[in-house]
Amino acid sequence: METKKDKPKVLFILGATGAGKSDLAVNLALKYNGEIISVDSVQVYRHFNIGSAKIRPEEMKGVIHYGIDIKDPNEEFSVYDFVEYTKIKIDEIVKRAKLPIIVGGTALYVKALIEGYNFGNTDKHEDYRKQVENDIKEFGNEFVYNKLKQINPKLASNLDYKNSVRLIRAMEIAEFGEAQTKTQECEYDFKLFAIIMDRQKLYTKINNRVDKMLAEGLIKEVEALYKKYGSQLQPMRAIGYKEVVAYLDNQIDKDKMIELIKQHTRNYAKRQLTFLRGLNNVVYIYNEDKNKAFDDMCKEIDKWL
RNA sequence: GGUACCAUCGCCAAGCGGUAAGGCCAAGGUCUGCAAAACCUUCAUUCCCCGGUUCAAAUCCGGGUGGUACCU
Repeated sequence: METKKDKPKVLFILGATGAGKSDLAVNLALKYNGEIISVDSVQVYRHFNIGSAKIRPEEMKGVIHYGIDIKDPNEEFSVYDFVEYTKIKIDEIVKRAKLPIIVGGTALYVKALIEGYNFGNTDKHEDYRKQVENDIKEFGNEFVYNKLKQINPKLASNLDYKNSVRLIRAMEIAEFGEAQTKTQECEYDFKLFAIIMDRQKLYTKINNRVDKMLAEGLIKEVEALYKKYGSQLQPMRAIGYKEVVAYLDNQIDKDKMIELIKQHTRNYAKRQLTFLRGLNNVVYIYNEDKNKAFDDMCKEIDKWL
């Protein structure tokens, strides 16, 4: 039986967008000889820079960052891909006797990793998925959902049938019986920090950051991507991108666009906080003062290492 | 100063005598292959104020206050 001591140590830093994770992570990496893996469903994409608040090379201070710019805009990326990718990277970093530090805002990805999600068969049944997708288009979500209820009532009971993507996946699972819903034991000895701050303060930071993004040329960035790839890309649905697309399509004016980006980012931050509350073993770090937050984390890490 | 119209949740707004629609915002939540996504729940014991009519008033009447438009 593997004991906690044998497991690789992995540090996680989560938190709402704009709470100041990246900067703290880089400083921790410098102090503890670490390498960073980003957990961010948008920053994996090349050319989605300003709107995703991607860390700039000079801000990395020489610390190696993985999980950024690993996909082209027209490629798909999912929790599954993240878990596969990150497991490999963690192994590599540990083999080099360095500390893996996983930093970002996509908490589901982290949850999947630490709770040992088993996604079942890795093969995607593309043809079957297409077929279900067509059924949804033709007959509606409810029709397909009723079908699912007949095949696998248990799967259906927990499903939000209005969400087409989940419905397709559920049908795939039902049809091929590949899902494993059991949670495996975590393969890492991890420490998980959540960087938090006063809600009003966080909202103010978010609003200011959006203004900064605009000043840095967010609209130009989106326009270029739009021209090259169109608006149907997976990352084009991210906050800061879909609103600019709506603006470029003349559906909303510029002021409305800015207001919506801010509002959606605030809503997102709130959802992140909600998700964090559902995770176990979270050590909350109150980031009122950057240096104090850093010291608090160091104390915790020293105990843990 | 005169005349007309208006005053309902943080915002928009329905209601036209029978016991406060809806949308937005906000808050809370769900989550095993799009998660910066998608979805769910909650959110006015009260309608500017005072008085009156009525079994019953946000709805009718009188007065006040505030706003808007036009006239002088």
